[in-house]
Parts: sequence; structure tokens; C-alpha cells
Amino acid sequence: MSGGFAVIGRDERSGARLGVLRTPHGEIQTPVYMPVGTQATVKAMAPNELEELGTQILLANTYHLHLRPGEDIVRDAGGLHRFMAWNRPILTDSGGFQVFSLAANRKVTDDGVAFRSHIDGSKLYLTPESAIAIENALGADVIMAFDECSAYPCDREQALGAMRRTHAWGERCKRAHAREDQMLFGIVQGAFYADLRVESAKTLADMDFPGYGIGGLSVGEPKPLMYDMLDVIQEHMPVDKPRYLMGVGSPDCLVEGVLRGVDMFDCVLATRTARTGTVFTPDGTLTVRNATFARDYEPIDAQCDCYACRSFSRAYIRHLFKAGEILAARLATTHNLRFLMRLMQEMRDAIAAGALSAFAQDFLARYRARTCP
RNA sequence: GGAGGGAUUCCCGAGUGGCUAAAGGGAGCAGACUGUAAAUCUGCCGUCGCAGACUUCGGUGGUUCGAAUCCACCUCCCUCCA
Repeated sequence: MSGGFAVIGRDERSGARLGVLRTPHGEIQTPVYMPVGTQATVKAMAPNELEELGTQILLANTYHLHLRPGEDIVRDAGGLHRFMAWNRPILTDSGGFQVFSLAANRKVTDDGVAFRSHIDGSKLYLTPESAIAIENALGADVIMAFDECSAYPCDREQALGAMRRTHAWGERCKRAHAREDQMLFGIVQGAFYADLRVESAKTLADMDFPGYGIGGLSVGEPKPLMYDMLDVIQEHMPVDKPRYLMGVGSPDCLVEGVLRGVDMFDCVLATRTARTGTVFTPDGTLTVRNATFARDYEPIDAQCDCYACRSFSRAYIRHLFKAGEILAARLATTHNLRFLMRLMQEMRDAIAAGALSAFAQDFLARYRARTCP
């Protein structure tokens, strides 16, 4: 049995749900935020630290791990969990996002995608079948179908083509999938065309996947447009299956997503911006590397219980950034991830307590007021 | 005492008559970052400003239509010889 999903609570005033996703490596309480460890590592963090932060599940990436070190090495190491010493659940993305992010180096056909390796320029051909074979070899608990993530803006013809390929590829992924202990999620596309989004959600629902990714969002569009798309598809998504909003993870977007019935999120924003000197606070983002904090001896976020906030001042962390010290990236990443873990926990608690609306309203008002210097 | 070499915008450092407010680094300041080609990338970086103007290349004085660049003297620094 590959596990399953159960909705255990609902918010009456929004689409928010409380759920549990069971996997061979343990249960995941949803809504959940998943840190991204593209190359089988969350940059700057060791697995024991991720555990301390309350990380329930991590992401890894098919395209990147195929190129380096190669799925055979991971499989022979005993699978991804053992290879990276992470015993909790893992989800692998299929390479569909690289169709978007590495658009300059690839060519899409109905059969698959021909990439030029970003590392050495060598050829790499990904199809639904080969992507699934790689994901089967890697051995994550949840694997994503190979899709075509379209860009923004995107004309209707392109959006339609990407959506139809994604649907056809979803079927092929199902047929190719060879492991009972991995859940294969389909992915909704349709760019920013409401009717295409609805069509995609319905088509995917009919294919009966154990879970659904919502892809092609947060690719540069205004946030309200992304929220519109979530609103549009909400009633067409299977109620009893997890919904995973792919690539979304700013604090405000997490709240807006949960309100619209999203159960899972992943995002590099927390870890990437941390490494470049930006941290989350309840009052908006704060560029801790900036000169204003040179003599600020307060923690990044006085309410935060993470190691960085319990131990160090903004002045010290700014100093580490200015000095180019590795610890800067580690501490900022620690904080940003913990901030999102706590936010998700608070939302789960609020849903359970029937108080999500108030929580969301308060959080968003304060976060968007951006009173941080 | 003698012989050489050198002083450039915060720092290092190019530049030897006009195309130079002055290459390139660094530092500094700011911005961006949403299924990670990212410990990355972009912009600003003499002063005031829209154009444009003004003040800069150790100091003073010259040569020249024009000088960071040529000449004289001065100041300071470095190397070598006594």
C-alpha cells in the first residue's frame, strides 16, 4: 500500500482543510510546507537540523539528480532516504519545472523534452517514461508526473499545448510507474486561462491520481492572478486527495493558499533569500544584510524560537553576511525555515480550533503592513 | 652625500597631451529572488542637478587652443651605492 490521504478537519469559512498524508516514511500533517533540497540536500542545512526545525517532508529533483550523481548511484546506495540520511518522507519533482527554468536549453515535443545539460552541455532526453524510471530508482515517497510548466505571460495556444501534453504525459506516467510504495501525483496546468485550469483539474481528477500538483503558478505573475487560478479550480479538485501548490512559499502566499484549500507547498524562496541576506518576520521581510542593522542588537524575530533568534542579534548576523561567512547563510536559513514551519503549525492549529479566518486576517494585515525597517 | 624609482577618485591599481569624472578589482550602499544553472544576479558608487554644470589625479608655478599625462622647483615615500 502506497499510503493515503485523509481530511480530518475543515474550516467553515474558507476552503482550508486539515489532513494527514500517510507515507512509508511516516505521516505528514497538512497543510505542510516542504523545504526544497534539489540536489538531495537543503542548501546550508544538515538533516538533523531540518528535523529540529520540524520539517516533515523534503523535496528533491529528478533532473538534477539524474545529471549528478545519477539515479543508479542513489539506488545502489540504498535509495534517496539512506543516501542523504533523511528518514522522513521525500517528494521528488519530475523535471517539469526545468522545462520552464532552463527553457533556453531545451526543446519540447509531444514525445518529451530534449535538454542540453546546464552542467556540461551534454544531451539529455526526458520523457514521462524516463522521468518516472528515474523517480522509481530514486525512491521518494511521493513522485510527481512529468509535466510542462508554462511561463508567464503565455499565449493561449502555448498554454493549451502545454496543458494537453501534461495530460497525455500524466497518463503515460501512470502506465510507466512501477512501484506500489510511491504515490504518483498528477499536475494541473492551464497557465492563466480559467477555462483551461478548470479543464485541466477535471481531466486530472478523472485520471484518479492519489494526489494533485497545481503547477505553472508563481512564475512571475501578480499574486492576485495566482489566487484567481486557485479560486477557479478549487471546486473541481477531488475533495479527498491532497492538493499541492508547486513552487509557492512566501508567507502571505502560504496563508492565501491554505485559505483556498491547498494542502502542500514547496518553495526555494525561504532558503534562497536567506542565503542572500533576507529573512522573514511577522512584519514582512527584512534585509538583515543592510546597514540599518549594523548596531541592532535585537534578534531577527523576537517571537521566534529558532536557534538563530535565541542566540544571535541582527548586528551579528549582518556582520556574518558582510564578512562572507558560511554561518550567515546557515543561521538565516534556519530562521526562515523555522518561520514557515511555525506558520504552518499555527494554521493547522487554527483550523483545528475553528479560528483560521481570524488568524489569517491578523497575520496578513501585520505581514503586509511591513513595519520592519 | 650620490644614483635611481614613485605619489591617481575610500583602498589597490590602470592611464604618458584632447575620445578621461578618469579602465579594472576591492570595499561600501541599495535592489531582486516563489516545483534552485543562485553562499547568486543587477544597479549605484566626486559634488549639485532634468538637461547640464562644477571641482578632482602630492604642492606651487609654467608650456599649450587643451595637462593626471610635458617642464621647473618644493614636500613626502621607496630602493641601491658610499
